[in-house]
Amino acid sequence: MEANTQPTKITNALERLRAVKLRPTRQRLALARLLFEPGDHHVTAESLFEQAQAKGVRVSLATVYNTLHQFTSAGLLREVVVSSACTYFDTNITDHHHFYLEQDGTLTDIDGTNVDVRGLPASPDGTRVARVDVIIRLAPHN
Amino acid sequence: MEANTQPTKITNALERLRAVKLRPTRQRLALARLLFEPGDHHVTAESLFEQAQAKGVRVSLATVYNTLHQFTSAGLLREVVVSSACTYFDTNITDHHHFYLEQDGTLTDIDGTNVDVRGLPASPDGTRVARVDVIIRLAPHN
DNA sequence: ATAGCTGCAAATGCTTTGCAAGGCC
DNA sequence: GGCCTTGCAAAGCATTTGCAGCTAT
Repeated sequence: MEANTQPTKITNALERLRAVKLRPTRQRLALARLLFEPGDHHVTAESLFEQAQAKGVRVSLATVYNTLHQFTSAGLLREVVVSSACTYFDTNITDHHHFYLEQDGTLTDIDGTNVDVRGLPASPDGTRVARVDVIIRLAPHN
Repeated sequence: MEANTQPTKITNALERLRAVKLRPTRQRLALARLLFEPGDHHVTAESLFEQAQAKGVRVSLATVYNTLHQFTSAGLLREVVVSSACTYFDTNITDHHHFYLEQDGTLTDIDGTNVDVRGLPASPDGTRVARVDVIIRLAPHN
């Protein structure tokens, strides 16, 4: 889950925001801390909103949505599409895949360095591969 | 609500419905024809509804939604989750993957027989792999 | 000062549901 | 006839947006 070849790992929420030129407002800073300080994890707008409330951070749900998308556009987060029910965001932006336990909507990262997808045809004309998503959908054992 | 594993390919809409014990109503038959007669393709509730209207089939959007889900539960269709914007259904229920052109929301099948995903870790305890979805997200150019 | 943010509430868009009327066996 | 289906409209949900007021620089 950790790459030792990272040039400048930015752990500080403030620096992250500056690095992507987003004004470090109180709300963004608080959300950035909730997102990036605990290490890799997955959130939904709702779950992050609840986390914020639990920590006494005053922020509206609309701002959480907007912030998640701004962070995603800025490359700080990655959107994971696994369910039409709601949108997940992943603080792990390295090349990796996911286990998805449909039962309870739980996501688990699968490091991408050892995963190899073979036998794919070439991309259609006029297109290039933007990303390869592998989702292992899990069900309870037998 | 149990998937049927059909040994012989059923092309007739009526037989398909009977095979999965869904009462062959006018609406279901019409939708089944639109879905299964043209060969493998992808639809959304909206697109199928429009197709039905274009062919003069009287059916409500609610029934299209319900029917798509009934067909999916019955194993006649497969749901493809690629975008949180809307739900796609695939008439190809064999093992395969997808190209997804985000630009215009177009899905293209990738036959699964030649595709091999290697290096995946074992499923977490208490779970089994229900399905492996590979989605190649395409962007324009190159 | 001012461009950019935030909060609220209303709006949106896809999807589901309740219930009365209609259709299949 | 009885039960399953359908249609419509209303409800539901996650998400987005308009806009007045606030804030970082």
